[in-house]
Amino acid sequence: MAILAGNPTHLLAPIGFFHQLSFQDLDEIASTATHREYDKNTYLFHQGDQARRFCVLVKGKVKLTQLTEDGQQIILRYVSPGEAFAVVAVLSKIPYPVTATTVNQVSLLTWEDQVMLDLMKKYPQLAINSLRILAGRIQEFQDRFREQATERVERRIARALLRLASQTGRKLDRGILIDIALTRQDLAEMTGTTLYTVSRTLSQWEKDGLVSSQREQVTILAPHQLVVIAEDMSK
Amino acid sequence: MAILAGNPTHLLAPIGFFHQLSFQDLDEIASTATHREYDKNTYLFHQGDQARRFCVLVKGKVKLTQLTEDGQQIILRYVSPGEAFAVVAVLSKIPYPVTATTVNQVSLLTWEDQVMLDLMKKYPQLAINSLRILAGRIQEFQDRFREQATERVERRIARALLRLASQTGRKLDRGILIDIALTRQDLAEMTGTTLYTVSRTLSQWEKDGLVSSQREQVTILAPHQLVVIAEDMSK
DNA sequence: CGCCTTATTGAAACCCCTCAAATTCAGTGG
DNA sequence: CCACTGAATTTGAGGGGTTTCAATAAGGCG
Repeated sequence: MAILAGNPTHLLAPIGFFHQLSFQDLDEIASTATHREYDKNTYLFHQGDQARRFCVLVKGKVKLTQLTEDGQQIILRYVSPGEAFAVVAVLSKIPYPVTATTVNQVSLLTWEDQVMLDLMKKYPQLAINSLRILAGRIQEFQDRFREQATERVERRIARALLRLASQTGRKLDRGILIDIALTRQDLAEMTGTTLYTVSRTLSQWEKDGLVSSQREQVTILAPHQLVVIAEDMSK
Repeated sequence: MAILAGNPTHLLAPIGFFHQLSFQDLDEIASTATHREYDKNTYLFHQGDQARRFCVLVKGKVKLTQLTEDGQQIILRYVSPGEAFAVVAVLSKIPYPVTATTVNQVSLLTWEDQVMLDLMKKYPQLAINSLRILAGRIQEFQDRFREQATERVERRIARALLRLASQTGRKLDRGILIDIALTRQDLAEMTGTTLYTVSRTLSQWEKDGLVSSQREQVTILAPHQLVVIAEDMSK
C-alpha cells in the first residue's frame, strides 16, 4: 500500500476497470487493495490453486497459460496494463483455470474475492465495468476460436504477430519490434501449431523481407504484407 | 407481457440470471421486460445488426452462429433455457457479433440495453450474476479453443456430441437421443471440420455400435465409449 | 414421381506433424 | 578469453490425418 499512499486515484483512474467512478469512490476502493511488485518470470499463481484474489495489472505484462491433460501447454493470452485477470475464478469460486506468469517487472493490485464482491454490490459500476471487460474477452475468444477452426496455420501466425505488435509493439525505423521475449515455442502455443512450423514460416517470411527474427525476438518489417496474409481471402 | 401477468416471478426465479433477488425485485424487473414467442427457424437478429436488446431464453433452443469473411459459417453454441445471450453486444454498444436463430418454438424475455444498464445499477446482483454467466462462458471458450488447438477431429466430434447430449439429450431405452435437428454440416461447423469427415466418423462409430444416426439426427448408444474417445490420453 | 437437400464413399492432394540431426546462440566457469 | 553446456532454432525426410473434389445414394416433401 505504501506505494499507493498519497494519490492512489492517479493510479486507478485510467484503468478500464474503474471507469465512471468518482475519486472519492476510488479512494475507498483503493484502500482495500493490496499492491505488490514482482520480478520477471515469476509465478503469480498456478492452474489448480484455490482462487482467492482478484487481480488488476498496473504495469508490465503477464502471461496466462493452460496445461492440457496430456501435458501440452498453450498460451491463452498476454495481459496488458489496465486489464483485470483471475476474474473468472474469483466469481465462480473455483480453482484458477490458468497459470499466470510475469513476463516483465510487474506491478499488481489485488483484492480478496469476498471484498471485491462487496465492493461490486456497493458500486455496481464496478460490476458493469467488469462485464464490459469480460464481454470484450469473450469476443476475442470467439474470434480466436473461429480462426482456429477455419484458418490455416500461416494465417494464424500472421494474426498472432499483428495482435502482439498492437499490444506490445515498439516502433523502430526498421519496423515494429515485438517487445517481449518470444520464442518459436511461444508462438506455436498461441496459434495451436508446432515450433517447427513456426520456424519454417518465419524463415520463409524472413526470406521475403516481411519480418526479421532473432532468438526470442521478432520485428515486423512489412506490416501491410502481413495483414494481407492475415486477411487473404484466397485461403 | 400478457403472458407474464399474474406470476412473473415464477418464470424468472429459477433462471441463473436472477439468482438471489427477492420476489419484489423480480416483480419490478419483470415489469420492464418484453416477452415474446417465436417459431422454429426464425432469425432473432443477424450478425452486424445494431444491438438493442438484452435477451434471456425462457423456453426452447437458440443457435448462435458466426459468418467468416469468406462466407464460412461456424456454430458458436446452442443457448438453453435460463441462459442470457446478446450480453456482449448490449454492454459494448457494438453490433451483434453473431446471428441468433431459433431451433425450436422459443419463448424469450428481452430488455432494452439502457433499461438493463439502469436495472443493473439498481440491483448490482444482476450485474454480478451476469458476471458469473460470462465467466462460465469464457471458461467454455477457453476449453474449446484449447481443444481446437490441440486435439484431433474425432475427439472433438465426440466431445461435441456429449455436450449436446447433456444439453438437449432425451433418454431412450436404446440410448440418448440428441433432440434437435442436427445435420452433419452442423456438427462440422461446431467442431471446425468438414461434413465429409463428420460423415466418415459417424459411419465408423455406427459400425462399432457407438451411435445410431439418421438424417439430421443422432442417438448415442454407448456414451461411455464416446467418453473414452473424448478423454483418451493416447491422442 | 420428381426435386432438392442431406448423406456416403472413394481417390488424390496437401498441409502439417513428427522425428532426427545439425546449427546457432547466450551464459557460465575455468 | 574461450571451451563447455543447455536452450533455441533451423532444416530435411517421411508419414498421416484431413480436406477437397466428384460421383452416387438415400430421404423428405410438394
